[in-house]
Amino acid sequence: MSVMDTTSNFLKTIIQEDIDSGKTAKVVTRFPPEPNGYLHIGHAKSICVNFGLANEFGGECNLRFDDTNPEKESIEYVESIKRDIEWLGFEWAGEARYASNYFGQLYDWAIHLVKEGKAYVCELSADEAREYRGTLTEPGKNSPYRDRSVEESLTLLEKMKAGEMADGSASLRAKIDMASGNINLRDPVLYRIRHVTHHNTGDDWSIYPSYDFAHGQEDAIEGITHSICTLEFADHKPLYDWLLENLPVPSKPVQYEFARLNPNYSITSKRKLKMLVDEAVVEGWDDPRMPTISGLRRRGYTPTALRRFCDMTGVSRANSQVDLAMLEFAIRDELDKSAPRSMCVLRPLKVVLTNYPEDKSEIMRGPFHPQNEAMGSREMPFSREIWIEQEDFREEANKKYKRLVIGKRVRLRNAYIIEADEAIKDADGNIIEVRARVIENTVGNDPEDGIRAKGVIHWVDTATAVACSVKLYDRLFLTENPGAGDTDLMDQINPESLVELSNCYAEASLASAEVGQGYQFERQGYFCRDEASGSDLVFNQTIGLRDGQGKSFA
RNA sequence: UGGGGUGUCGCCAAGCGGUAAGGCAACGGGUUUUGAUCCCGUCAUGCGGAGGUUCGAUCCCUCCCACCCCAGCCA
Repeated sequence: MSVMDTTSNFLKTIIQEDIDSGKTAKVVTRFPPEPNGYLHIGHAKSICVNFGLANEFGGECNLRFDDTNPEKESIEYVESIKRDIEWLGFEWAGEARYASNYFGQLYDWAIHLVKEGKAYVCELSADEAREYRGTLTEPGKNSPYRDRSVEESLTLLEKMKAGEMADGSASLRAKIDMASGNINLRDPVLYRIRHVTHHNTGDDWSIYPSYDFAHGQEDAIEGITHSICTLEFADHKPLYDWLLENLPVPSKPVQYEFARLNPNYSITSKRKLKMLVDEAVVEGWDDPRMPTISGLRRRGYTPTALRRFCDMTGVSRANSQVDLAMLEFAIRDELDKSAPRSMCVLRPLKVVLTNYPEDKSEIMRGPFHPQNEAMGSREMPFSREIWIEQEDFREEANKKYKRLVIGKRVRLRNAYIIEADEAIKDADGNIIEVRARVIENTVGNDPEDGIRAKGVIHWVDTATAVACSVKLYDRLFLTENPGAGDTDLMDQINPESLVELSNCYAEASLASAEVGQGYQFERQGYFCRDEASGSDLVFNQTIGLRDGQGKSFA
């Protein structure tokens, strides 16, 4: 099945119109992350939108690091971002770009604005500037430095650049309109002084451009035709346009905004995600419970499923909260088709088949996929003692329970039908073993006596099973919109988001399970080998199988 | 009380004046050696509300309501 989105959206409509009218010869978009954290599912959406649009319309998409704030940025993040984009399956045009590569050009343009009388060096402190800015309902007032001479601003700007002025002692501001209803137009800061080492330019600069002064100009330098960002930047568009109109830029990109992706029961704030990492609530940025791309990867999500999910959720300008069930559908749907089947007992209960000779063993054969013969089959040794799931046995039960019950029959997946005779208990009354009998000639056949099995359960031969650990995951947060209002995120952590089972038994073929491959443990779900566990056999649960309503029995 | 946005099924989302796509979820039923998959079926006389224009309005106009974003020398 194709992962292409067949539904229309407003961005596609705009681009198609621009192509039809001849306004756009070749679509050029860009994905502009700030390297101050790991990418999360919301970024995956933006990546799919930007690269997807470029691909669909035969254009290209640049990767550009918006590294204008050295205090929060690092090379570690740059590398993780590149890795995640490549893993998602997208290829950026040429080399990765950096806002910091344009610092020289940006500075020249700053001088241009000053010379044109459209920018000035302001020496108001941050606090004073806030007072002068006014409020949402009241206009601001002009800075006392607003009308200083071009020469004076030029001299000060050079001093700022030369590192001769202290952090916060001055800033370069655009001269627009302190009374504008749009606060972004009240003489926005273009450059601020920061004596900080930059991950890319080292100590070359002691002033750094603001987002507003950098972004549109970078787009123009790169010939971006459609600059796509999220809704909160809509207020910045008039400033984006003002700068492009007042600077001798090589092209005129246009900004479009769309609503960011917000899955429920999740957070997509780099700040909050970093807090979970710093507070050790999770193992790290790639903890399988994290909505980060690296976490989802370790959890067993695939690039295809993530892209499918992004396409399914559409692109619009309406704030929304997407049901995580859609993400779960995307990965289940893919894994159902691609994952080889296998059996693994999570909470083992021994079953002794009393009528099966102790020295006998057979090789059972099971398909890797019930609907796809081309995937082949695997062998499963079978002998007198096997492990089954504790929850698959009851001494007695109602008709809804389609598993092993004393006096009743159940089918062992890909093997015999067995009938339970007796439960062996320890001194505390816990069932520690079940005695059962194999029904003759039932491998691949129904019983000759016509008494059919109630259901099918999975099993593993005790002699050849491989011990392993399995990590079961549930949503990290208990609430649908974690941290909403003024609630504390930390109070909403799901204490059962991770359940680690260390006494599991997998069928022998799973001993060589490979990282990156999704497996179905029949009747349980999809699992993948944990990439962070080295040679130990540890499986992460990607997602459980869908529960039919019949699964609820009392 | 300023500026910018958005409101179509429980959750997403098409629709651009001609009589409400699709997906997820849910609910029935069938197949099944995974209570999985798969298959069939059900699920908005209604498009935030009220007026208006029109032969005809989710689409145009007016007013109202609700929600989101903006007062970092963050992005």
